[in-house]
Amino acid sequence: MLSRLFSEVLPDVQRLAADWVDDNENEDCKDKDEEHEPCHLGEDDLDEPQEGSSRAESEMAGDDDEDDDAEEEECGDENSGDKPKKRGPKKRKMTAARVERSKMRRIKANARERTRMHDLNSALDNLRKVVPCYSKTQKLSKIETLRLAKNYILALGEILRNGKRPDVVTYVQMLCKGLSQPTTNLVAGCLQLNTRNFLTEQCSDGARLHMPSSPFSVHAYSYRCSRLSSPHYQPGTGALNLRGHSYGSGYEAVYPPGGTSPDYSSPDYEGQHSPPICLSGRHQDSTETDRNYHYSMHYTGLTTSRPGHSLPFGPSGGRGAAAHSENIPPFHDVHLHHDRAPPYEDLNAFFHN
DNA sequence: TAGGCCATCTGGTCCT
DNA sequence: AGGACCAGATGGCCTA
Repeated sequence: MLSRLFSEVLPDVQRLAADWVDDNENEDCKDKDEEHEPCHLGEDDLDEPQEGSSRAESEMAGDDDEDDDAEEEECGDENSGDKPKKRGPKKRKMTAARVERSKMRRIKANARERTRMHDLNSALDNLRKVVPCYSKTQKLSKIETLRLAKNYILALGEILRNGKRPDVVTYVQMLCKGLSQPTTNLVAGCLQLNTRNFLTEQCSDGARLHMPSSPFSVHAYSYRCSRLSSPHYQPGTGALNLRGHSYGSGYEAVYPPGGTSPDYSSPDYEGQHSPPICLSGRHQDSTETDRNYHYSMHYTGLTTSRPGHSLPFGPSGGRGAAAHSENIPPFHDVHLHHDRAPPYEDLNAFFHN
């Protein structure tokens, strides 16, 4: 399996990862530059806004030959007055025809820009579908999609480089680095499901489920990136309170076995914390009922669509799955991508074999 | 009401 | 010249 994986995806992933690493290496510099150069407008631009606009007008009306002669005459005798000679493109008089043409050009440019942005958004949608945790109903924001995609590529590259699967803790850490709190929880929740599927498979063989001893200890994926900086963390409860809402078995219990809070003094938690980005409502639904429904539905897709993968536990003890299983197409909502064609399947198989 | 996210418009710049 | 790309401005929508 590993050799097949290597032969199929190694070239692409290495190339992508290399590009991303390059970008990553330049990221700090770019950020610093942006900090010191927040605006592209120079002082000249601010002082003489007409300079640029007249230039634009000139450009936009460049095909207007009929007015050119008049323009030349209009600006021809520049030394006659006391006023200092003006530099730069000569301002042209905007005739009605020119204004009309300018409007038409602007309309066309707007249409092109719209199309361009739509293409960009559709590419982002495609990207959303190939990063971990795709949801039709709870779309990741653009920036989160890009961050997650970057982390995903880096993680895959790391897997290929090492030739072995990382533990879930490491994997989640890689994926969630720099992500906002809701995205982090979404990804972590998906991975938790994946891990549970793995555990369930073992249980189906008659083995007794004993998560703490599992190589993918569900409780133990204590990623450092955001949870620790989260104001929603409730020390001592062993639960992560998202937006003031303590999620059920589906998205809680991300702390070590026993429900104890993590050791903040541990060097493990000195890594990067995700920025204190406010929680976006678009990642969760507006009401608690809706939230429960959606998270149940996520489990539903995962639990009911794969015979033999039914989970003995889940949100609301599987009640949601029972409630929605008939109506929810498999994997149509949030899911990991192990249901797709290889190489995703193979990559995901790292966590199942 | 503030803040986040988004779509759209707009003008500037660069490239072909 | 025209198109692509970019970034700023603006307003709408949604949520806490």
